[in-house]
Amino acid sequence: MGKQFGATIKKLRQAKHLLQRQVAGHLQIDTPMLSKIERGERKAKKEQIPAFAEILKADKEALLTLWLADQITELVQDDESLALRAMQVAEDEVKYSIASRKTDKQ
Amino acid sequence: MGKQFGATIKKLRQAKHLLQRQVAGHLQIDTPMLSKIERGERKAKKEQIPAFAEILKADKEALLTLWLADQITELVQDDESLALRAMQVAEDEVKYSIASRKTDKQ
DNA sequence: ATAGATTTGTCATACATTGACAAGTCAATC
DNA sequence: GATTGACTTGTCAATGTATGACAAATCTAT
Repeated sequence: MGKQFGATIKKLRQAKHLLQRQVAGHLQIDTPMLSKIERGERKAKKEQIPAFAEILKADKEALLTLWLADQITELVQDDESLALRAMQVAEDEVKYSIASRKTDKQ
Repeated sequence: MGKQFGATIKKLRQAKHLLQRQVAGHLQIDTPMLSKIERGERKAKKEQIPAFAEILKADKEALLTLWLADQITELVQDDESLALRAMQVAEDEVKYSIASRKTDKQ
């Protein structure tokens, strides 16, 4: 659960026939670290996403979206019964925030 | 943004004519800390939610939902353009996880 | 002006995260 | 079955972030 990001970069890496060593080198981390990120044992830092997108020739925003989704999933994973409602509330908060920014009320 | 929890416990506290000192005492924190939690400057620890629910005679799960929503909102606040999509993805992950638990596939 | 309630600012420390490394497994090749 | 290369596992010090405690400021009402 919440391992979409790691699984995705692993698939992308393999599809491009890149070794962990190559991707890790581009990110300036070692291969054990990348291995852990790919398997969801550690989470990538948000700042590392552009580097992933670059070497994997993937869309930076798509990767960031996946990364955010993983963080959210991890956050709510122990409260499944409340998770969906909490996300609804958060969606409303964000929508309101976007709306009020447009109308200069913030 | 993402201050629903604090605002809510403040309202509940005032509606019940409780002082910060009383609520803080029940939580074993000092009043400056509670003040910060109410204003969203610091976030309450998840483990403190039952104590809040108890002294404020509020529904524990409702408070937890609000608390979770705040965490999610904070998480995505710098990426508003991706936030809604990320929440969608996370919802799907959670729904899938619930479904697969029911069918014993996990 | 005083007292009580709340807020602001600062700081040491506890806590979690990160990166680095050594050592391990696993698969293919010789 | 030994060697090589790719990946994984486990541990640990270092770093970063969050927490709680405190002093002091502000606000509010009398």
